[in-house]
Amino acid sequence: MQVSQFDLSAFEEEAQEKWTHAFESNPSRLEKFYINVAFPYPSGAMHVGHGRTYIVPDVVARFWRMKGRQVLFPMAFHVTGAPVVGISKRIAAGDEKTIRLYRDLYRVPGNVLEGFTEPLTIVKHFAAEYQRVMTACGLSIDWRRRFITVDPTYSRFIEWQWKHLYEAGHVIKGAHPVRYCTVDDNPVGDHDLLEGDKAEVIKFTLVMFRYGDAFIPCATLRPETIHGVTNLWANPTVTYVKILLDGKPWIVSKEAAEKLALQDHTVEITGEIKGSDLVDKKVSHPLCGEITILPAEFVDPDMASGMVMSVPAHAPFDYIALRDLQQAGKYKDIKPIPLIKVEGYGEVPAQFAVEKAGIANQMDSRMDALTQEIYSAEFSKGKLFEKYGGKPVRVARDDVALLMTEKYDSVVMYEFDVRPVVCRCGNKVKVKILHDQWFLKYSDPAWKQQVKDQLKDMALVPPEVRLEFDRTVDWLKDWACTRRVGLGTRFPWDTTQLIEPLSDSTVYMAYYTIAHRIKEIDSKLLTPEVFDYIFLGKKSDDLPEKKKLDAMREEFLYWYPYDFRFSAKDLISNHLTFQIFHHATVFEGQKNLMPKGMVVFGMGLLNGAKMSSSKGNVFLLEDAVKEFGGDTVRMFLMGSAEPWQDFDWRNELVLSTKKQIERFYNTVMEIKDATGEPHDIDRWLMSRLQLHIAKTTEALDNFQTRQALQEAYFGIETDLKWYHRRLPKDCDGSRELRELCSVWIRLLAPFIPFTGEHLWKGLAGEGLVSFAPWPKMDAQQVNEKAELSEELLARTVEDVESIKKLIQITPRAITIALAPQWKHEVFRTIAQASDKNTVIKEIMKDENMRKRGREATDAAKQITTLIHRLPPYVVGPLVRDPINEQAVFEAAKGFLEQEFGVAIHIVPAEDAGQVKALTALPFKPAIIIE
RNA sequence: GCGAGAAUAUCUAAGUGGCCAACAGAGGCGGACUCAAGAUCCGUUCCCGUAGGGGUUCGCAGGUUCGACUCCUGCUUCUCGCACCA
Repeated sequence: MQVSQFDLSAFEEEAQEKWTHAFESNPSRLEKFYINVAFPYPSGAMHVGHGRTYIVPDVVARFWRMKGRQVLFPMAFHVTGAPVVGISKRIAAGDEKTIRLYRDLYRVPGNVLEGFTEPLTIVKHFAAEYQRVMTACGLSIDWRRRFITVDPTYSRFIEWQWKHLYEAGHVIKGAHPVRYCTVDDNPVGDHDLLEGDKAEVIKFTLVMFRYGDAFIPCATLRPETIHGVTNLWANPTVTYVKILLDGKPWIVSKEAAEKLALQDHTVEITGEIKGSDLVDKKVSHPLCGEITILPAEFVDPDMASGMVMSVPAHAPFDYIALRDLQQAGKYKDIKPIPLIKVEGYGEVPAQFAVEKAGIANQMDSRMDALTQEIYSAEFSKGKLFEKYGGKPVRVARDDVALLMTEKYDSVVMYEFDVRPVVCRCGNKVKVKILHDQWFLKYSDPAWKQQVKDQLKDMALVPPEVRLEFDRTVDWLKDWACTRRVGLGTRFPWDTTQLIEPLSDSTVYMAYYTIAHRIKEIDSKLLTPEVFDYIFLGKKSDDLPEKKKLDAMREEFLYWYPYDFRFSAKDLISNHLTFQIFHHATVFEGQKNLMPKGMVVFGMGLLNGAKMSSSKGNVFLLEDAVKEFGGDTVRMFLMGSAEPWQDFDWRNELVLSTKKQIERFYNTVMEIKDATGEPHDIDRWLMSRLQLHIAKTTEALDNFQTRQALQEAYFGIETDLKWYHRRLPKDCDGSRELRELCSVWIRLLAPFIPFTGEHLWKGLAGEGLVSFAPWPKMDAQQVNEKAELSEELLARTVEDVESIKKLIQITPRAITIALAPQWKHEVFRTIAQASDKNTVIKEIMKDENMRKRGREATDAAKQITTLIHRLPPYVVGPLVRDPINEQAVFEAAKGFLEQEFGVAIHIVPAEDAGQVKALTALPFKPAIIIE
């Protein structure tokens, strides 16, 4: 194998071998820097989107390591929760779609796939895959600390954490309505839904109408409209059931009976009654008196109780249904009873709206929108009539609901706002009230305040996310924190339940600090007292393995708190905020152990479309590394956008990134052994290099990987091109270039560490670039004058070229005419003037200036414009310490003649003998092409 | 609907009051090298222009200012989140 050849995969192999244990990090005399990422849930193969999530922190880790910090970058795997349980079931059941995903897209070998009927096998398989691919990407992780969240030791740690949450009063027990599948006998999450994932659980009030000695309940979101009820609707084609609900006789639809049984009621079916038999019967309610049941086939037995109360004055559906009956000559004596006054909707809002829209019948597609419109208008602007209390609707609604619940037998019923809601198993999902449901009381204002205080002290990147965090804290309600299915740690106060997966991954960053050491202790010995000692320093008697515990305590104190946590932005509204809540409790009163900062990422796109495993729109990270190389993948992901912006993966763009790395490699190989004597231009090059060092460092300090690459790669490359152009023909670079290579390799090493290691070996011989010192800007080498001179020269060359292009003649000679001294003085005066309007007058007061008359005023005006156009980094130095333009051009004469292939004359403007020469200005000589 | 962001030339994208016709990269076009291709290098890439200039631009419509890509108001479109799920 030829070492001089650019062969990324060879570099990778070579570096991998040296890195095997290199990034295992232990406490040392150095100052620490601890970063971590939200750990992955390994239920499938990694795609390039995952790649960036872990490569950004790796670049940061490598940067700080080179800056001389003791860096900790650990990784673990989150395997608790329900998804893999579902996946394993589906695979066991032979579900084609799932099997295809795992067999074809993730390319799981057949014999391995067979084992996927066991959930733990899936996550263990992919955790191993993750580690393999992460390593292939060059992630500088301390793998000794790896764990998975069902390790017994980890479970002991979770139990300890929860003990503190519980003792602080943050863990409470309650009842909770959930989506529930009666076939699976389990709550149903979003991803388990076939249909209706947007459906919300709505709390309805059942208005209880008396029918003989039984109740007929009608569900409503608008209990205040009870005063306007003119009738009930029953579906004559439906068979209703008579039930005993908590011992009381009710009449509801069959579906409703099943639903109510799931919502804290005992339900016993005692008989049936046809809908048609209910029609024309009388019912009554204390707030609306006696009314009649009317027939309506639009009544859906699967919606709430299956019976509907009719308020034709305010509900368009009711209004039309009644109108239709009346047009058929029936129930002519029923009149809509308005009860809400709302601006702009006439006396009877439903009638007004229906007639205005010209709606002919119930089937009109605009009915839903119309209903919504009236509902919103009445809620926001409506007021009840004086005889009903005169309150705004938004107040009256709650008042009436409360009154009904307290005095008129109303109960609550939960139902979805959108239907159908269908489980993956095909069954209709219902709402069930779960008891023995435990919550984390994120609603607690005192706890929220602790989090807000902490957020104020945290560094958030990018700063715009701060507002989103603040809003999230305000908005968080109690979080159901126990589950009945899935993998996880048993809930200590009810061991039939598990701790919910988001709730068990909130302080594990502390666990990383001791993860490799705690493996040596039998998990049975890990009582809460042990963790109290390790993390909180609380001493107690009979602690086991005291020596080991002391070492852990020491290591924890060395690393903690973490400096930065990295995660994608979709976790702001849960995980990233939860972890602050939990830290606030577990480490209460220990400000010095609270998280210091967070960096939030954007999302990934593939060829402009969202990456999605289920849609097959993914590019596996491993394939990317194989096809393009680890360094290429890294550099592309870091360079195409800043971490918090969304990025788009396109293979054709990645390919050109690979060429760039190769170009870098070849350039370094060409110039690293140059031995020539330094020229003036070398001073310029080394001066520019200092600027790139400073800017790259600043960018990486701020996590701007793209900006850093711009400086470290393209900035230096562009300078080198100019350098080579400026070099005399017979010269191919000075020995200064070796230093430049050394700096350049190190600046790029965090991004392309494989190529970096290879080149570093060739240059420095010993040691790893991963631990080489980060380049420091050397102020001694900054040469303002050299930079200014080159700027002048480059601008002049540019001007000559643009003139040449326009006039399209073959020049015979080029004259560069330099501005006279007095113009330089004018330049200085104007540049320093505070008032640009009066400065020209000031200048013209001068005796010598006045002598020049018109020429001086014109020059002053042109110079004013010029100063506006020049960047401050030119004007400033020019004022402080002007350059000798004559000398600059004389020194570059050879270069200019070589560039343009003609004789170059450099003369003072006065001596040029040409009108054009008089337009010469400071930093902008007149150019005369002949 | 609610909350948080975003909109710049063919694409990615820098740019928070005058350094801006707008950094950089990619792509396109032209040229050099080459038998040729690739790589590399040079030029060009809003419109006009035989002298370094002028014109029209930064989602749309207004406003503030001597001056706006940059600040304010309204609108449109897109992304993320809206939970018991990782």
